[in-house]
Amino acid sequence: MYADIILDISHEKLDKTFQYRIPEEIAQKVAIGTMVRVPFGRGNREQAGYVTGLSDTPALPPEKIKPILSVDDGRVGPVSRMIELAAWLKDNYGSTMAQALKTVLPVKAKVTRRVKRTLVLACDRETAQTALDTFHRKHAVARERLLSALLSAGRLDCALAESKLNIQMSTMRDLEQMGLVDIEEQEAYRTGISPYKEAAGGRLSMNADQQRCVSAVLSDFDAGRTGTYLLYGVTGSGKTLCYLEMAGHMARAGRQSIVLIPEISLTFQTVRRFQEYFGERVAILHSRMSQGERYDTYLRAMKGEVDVVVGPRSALFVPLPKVGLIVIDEEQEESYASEVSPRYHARETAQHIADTMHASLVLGSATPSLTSFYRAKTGKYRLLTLPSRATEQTLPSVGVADMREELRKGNRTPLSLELAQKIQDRLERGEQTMLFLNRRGYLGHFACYSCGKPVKCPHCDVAMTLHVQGGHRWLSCHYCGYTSPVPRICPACGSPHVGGMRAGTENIEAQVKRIFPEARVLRMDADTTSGKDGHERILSAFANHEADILVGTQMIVKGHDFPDVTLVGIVNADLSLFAPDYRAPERTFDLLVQAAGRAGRGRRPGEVVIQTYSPDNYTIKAAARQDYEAFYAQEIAYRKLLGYPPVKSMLKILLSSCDNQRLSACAEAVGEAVRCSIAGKPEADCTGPASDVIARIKDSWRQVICVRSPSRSDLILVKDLVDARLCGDPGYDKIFVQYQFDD
DNA sequence: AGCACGCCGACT
DNA sequence: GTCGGCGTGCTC
Repeated sequence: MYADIILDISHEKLDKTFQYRIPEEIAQKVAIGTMVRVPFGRGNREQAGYVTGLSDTPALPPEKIKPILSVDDGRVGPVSRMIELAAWLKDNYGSTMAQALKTVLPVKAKVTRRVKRTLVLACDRETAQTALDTFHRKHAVARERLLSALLSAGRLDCALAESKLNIQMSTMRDLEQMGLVDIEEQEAYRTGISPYKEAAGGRLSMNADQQRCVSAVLSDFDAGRTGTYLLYGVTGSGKTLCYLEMAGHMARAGRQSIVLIPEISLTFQTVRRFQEYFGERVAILHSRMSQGERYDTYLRAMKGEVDVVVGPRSALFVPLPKVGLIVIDEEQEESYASEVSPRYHARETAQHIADTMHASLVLGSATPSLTSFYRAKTGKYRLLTLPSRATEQTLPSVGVADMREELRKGNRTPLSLELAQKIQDRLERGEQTMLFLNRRGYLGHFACYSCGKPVKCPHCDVAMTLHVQGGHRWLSCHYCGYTSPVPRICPACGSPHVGGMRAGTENIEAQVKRIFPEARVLRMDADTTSGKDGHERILSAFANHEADILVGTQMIVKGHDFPDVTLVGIVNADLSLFAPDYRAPERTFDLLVQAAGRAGRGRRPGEVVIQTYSPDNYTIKAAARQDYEAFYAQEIAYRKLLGYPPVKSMLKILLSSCDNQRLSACAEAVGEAVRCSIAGKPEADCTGPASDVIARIKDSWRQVICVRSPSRSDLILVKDLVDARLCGDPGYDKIFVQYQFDD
């Protein structure tokens, strides 16, 4: 048997695995994650490492493979846990072990040297003096220089000797070999994590609802029962306070907490509250952190200096010794799903960690994902509700503007008369307006201007997308590959006003400026925020009232409070509602509620106008009433009917290649293999291969195969089967595969 | 990272 | 011949 081992050295060039032979007598103790000692390099230096994989075939000439020396079978440390977690990610989401390890151990990159070495004399002065004379006679100037410096100073920093005395590391090793000096090694941690001020600690004052929810979780935990809880609470009901109290309780019990938040830069308020409560025992993780800072956080966590970690989904991989609680705030957020391989979901990964660590998992949201609410309803999660607002803030009033009506009235601007009138009011009163345009779903969106309906695939019931290539135009479904010619008239109402919807933020900005020449307009989208802190610049300019109207994509609706905003306009809700994805209504509902939440954060009540061509759609209607449960009831019925998650699990197999012909052949073969494997299961089905929504990215063609089954483990089997199929065939070597699981 | 090896130049 | 200084390349 052989083991793949990653060495416990921080350097890019060693950031890969090495194969070692497992001696029979320790084979029992070797598993993925085990810490071992191995000989490494020419001198067979003894080096610590971790087992990341096992195999029974040598990957290179067996005579080059050295044996493992011994197993460190002490208690399982946090790093072992992380390597086991990497293996879990690999098995459950489909990726290489290397990718999984990179996800879990991002510190294995360039890190400044952390070993401090000091030279000390290892012999008496006479021996040293004799040696010095010999060196002088033999004209060994480097050795002479080093030894005489050491004789006068007593001890010498190696780094100093290297730079000031111009002595090579090999010269020092030579003297060590001769028994003249000793080299003492010592870990040198970077200090200087600036501690936040004193921890406030102590008791928090909670209202009755908050107390009920917190004690439900904590009394279970204290009784040795851990579980998963959905904390369903309207905006402003004080979920963060609950998290603080729970994490505080865990800290007192000697357990650590992980708190995931969607976009750290935009939820500064949350971070601040944790810092105020936990002082320097909270670690904050964010995407703009340097390698060094990240590394320090990991070290602090491993040494038990941290009670709470706050950060994005990657905070799950901080090697805490004894996790007791994981919180996922705004659990419906898309940023909890990784978009690169392994495409893990923070919710499931947190569940796995919680299960293995005997920790509790708390999911918080005002508009839970359909998956989580479904699980709460079916008893898999325990539902905890915060029904009322902790602060006195009135809900904004929401109006729906029927854009079909506007067209009939001859209004061809993107703003309805109602919205335009309200903007005019705000301008006169010196208040601010946000115009929100969801550009996601813009690409290829094709619909009727009269009735608002997109053309849907007759097989999958998702909107078909418009493709334009070489003067040809056609509609296509990217789930099943069904194509149809572009209709001249709307198949639903017969109107000739059908076409691709064209509306970008730039266009809206121009139109708004034309309608309100006196208004100061700011635009925020991917183009205007390209700079280092483009986000912050625009948002703070708007917060400082340097503009009257802010036009932007979804990045303006998350987080940030603007007290002077009393009007929010959603320019075209249909763009996301009819995006070519079965989750489009769910996302739209969430976005509309969040966007509405931006209005009236101050004392003045807010107003919201949702513009749509489909005012009768249940998503729009429920969003206008801010009625989550009504939306849930409708949407889950629809998912049940069509067998979409969370009722069934779904696996998307994404194949890509520069060679389109080979790709097609491969996709057909994979589709065939998948269909074969699910043949005996009537509950399971497979669609595709079909072109992805974006059929080609950077000259790489993309095809998708969708598999659905009530059993998640069956889908993992399908994944393994496809992996085996692709890996064995040399004809498929230029084909890349990615897996994406939707619960 | 850590270490060995090989090459060139300087000096004995 | 011997040693120092420096660049290169490999580690299962």
